Amino acid sequence: MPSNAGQTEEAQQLYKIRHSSAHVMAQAVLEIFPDAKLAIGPPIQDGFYYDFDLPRPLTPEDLEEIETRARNILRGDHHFECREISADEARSLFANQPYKLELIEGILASGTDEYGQPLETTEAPKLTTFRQDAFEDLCRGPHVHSTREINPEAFKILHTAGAYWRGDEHRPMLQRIYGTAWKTPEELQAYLHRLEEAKRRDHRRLGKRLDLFSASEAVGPGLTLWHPKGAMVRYLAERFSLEAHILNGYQLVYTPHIGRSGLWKTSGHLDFYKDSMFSPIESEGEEYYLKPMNCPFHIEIYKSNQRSYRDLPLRLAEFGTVYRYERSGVLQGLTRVRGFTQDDAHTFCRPDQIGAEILLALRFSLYVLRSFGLTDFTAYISTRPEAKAIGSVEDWDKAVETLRGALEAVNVPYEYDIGGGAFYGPKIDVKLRDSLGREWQLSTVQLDFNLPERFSMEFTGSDGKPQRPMMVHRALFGSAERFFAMLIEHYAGAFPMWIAPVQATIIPISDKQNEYAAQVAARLDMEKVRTSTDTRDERMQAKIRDFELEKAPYALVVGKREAAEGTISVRSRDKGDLKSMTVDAFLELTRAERETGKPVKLD
RNA sequence: GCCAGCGUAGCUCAGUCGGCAGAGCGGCAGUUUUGUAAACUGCGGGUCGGGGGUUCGAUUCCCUCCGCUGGCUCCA
Repeated sequence: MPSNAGQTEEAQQLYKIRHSSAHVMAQAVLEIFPDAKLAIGPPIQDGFYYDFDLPRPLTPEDLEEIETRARNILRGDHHFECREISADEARSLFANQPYKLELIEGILASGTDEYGQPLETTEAPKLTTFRQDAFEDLCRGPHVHSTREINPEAFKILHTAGAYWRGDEHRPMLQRIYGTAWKTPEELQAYLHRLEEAKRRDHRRLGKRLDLFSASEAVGPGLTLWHPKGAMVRYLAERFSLEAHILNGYQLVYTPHIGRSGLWKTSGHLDFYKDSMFSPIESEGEEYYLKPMNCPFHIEIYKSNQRSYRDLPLRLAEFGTVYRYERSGVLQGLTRVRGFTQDDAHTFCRPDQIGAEILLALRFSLYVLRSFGLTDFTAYISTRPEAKAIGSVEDWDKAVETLRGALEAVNVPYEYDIGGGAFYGPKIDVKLRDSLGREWQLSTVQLDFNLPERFSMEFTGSDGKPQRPMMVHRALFGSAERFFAMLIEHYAGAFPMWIAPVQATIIPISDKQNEYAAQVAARLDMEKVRTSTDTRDERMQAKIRDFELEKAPYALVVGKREAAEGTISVRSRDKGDLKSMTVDAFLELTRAERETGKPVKLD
């Protein structure tokens, strides 16, 4: 979202550079396509874009020409001149620009800015334009004083994309051109380098190269095949998490993948979520749906017995695989798929327990995530949506306050996402900033005012009267698939030892040491160290190179000397050659690394 | 779903302005018995994403479907 509220002067200047760059790019586009219809062109994180309605699709050659022309414009000393214009003048100035006309009417009528965002002030709307060289655009600013403030060598056109006018899929599809601009060429290079690095770490690329997972056209889009190495990482992560759950007051359950249509009718999914569900399966005149969520099943487990206030809280956990119909164009690697496994849990509790339960969910979540070496979290509290919401404003306010209190207690920085809650209740989302500074949505803790009602859930209170339990949904990894994608990219495929599929590659220098290598492997096997022995007829150098590319934490080289001395030559992925030592010394050296994923009970 | 681009060997990618389909790596076989990031030689390997059309002839041109990529919308 456009925001010129950059706190620092530095951020302000960058904002202006990008905003002005968008104008210059638009000027260049108009030079090539005089009939182009302009939409909007805001600065964004790391750059800017501008949306156009053009007579034909842009080609890569077009982009080169636009970039050349834009740089030429930047080289001139063109001043950005602001002027306020009357409604009539605006209408005539932009008579051939239907999108601008729509923006103008929007500004005049409802007090929105040129991006359709509500204006902060209650003043009478003003129409302003900014002009540089031969290009004048409806714009609130601010801009740089002159194009001289933008270094042409720190400016680059990136790529095109389709974008709906005003983000509305029922309105025209425009061509968006993305660009980026920085203060110095060095900063531009650093940014481009960051993009390269992200590409290098891309989980789809590493997933293939490290043989972790795949998708098959024959199986279907958005459906993941976990290969042995990927499955090992997942198994270790899940085993740790499950054991930690059990140690910390959760009870494990398993539930089916499909359920009768009546269940989804009761839950409300067929009313509110049907667009995201796969078509029903018909059998014996009965309709079944693949589950898009686990909650109704856990509720049915709750309801399978009478519950007393003494039984609560009841915390049911399941790594449940859910299926959601996603439009084909939105699928992406492991981060957006059609079948995924949630590390789901539902807590059913008394109203007086809700604060403690939220806190437990948060503390537990942070404990589990930190065990994976993840540290940089930000939480987002989503509040009552404007449109439709169940429950009174007072209930929501109280609940939001409970969430806030829990976040204060765990000392995680948080922000509010006003109106971002689901219709059934407020939530906390925990996002992680990874080693490249990118945000990943992981944990979510959600209150539910809706389902206990819909399923008529009850417990018997201390007064013997039926009462309604409160319900909390939460997931820590979010989805096993997305979490795995994040781990791959965060660690660039070099997993911490405790979840590395292969912890040590044993490298015999010649086949004369194969037998000794087998002895070393057997010894490590007893200690539950996951090894793989490279007995190929290759030189040691080749085996070391492949070991580095495979990113196992350790290589154990065994040659004539080691076989004679009963040692191994240890090479660390991170620290290089550690010289020879005994297997026992190696086990001692790596003990902490190997035992990171030992579940503990929180106090 | 929409816009744009892409789909050639297991992988990374050349190539064909319509005329017998290529490289490197990997694989296999042999030689080599190796000391911390790629030994040498040889050999296999392809409905050029699927289907249809135009053409004497299509991997190449056209249509259509599938999938992927970047976005938009939507989301764990």
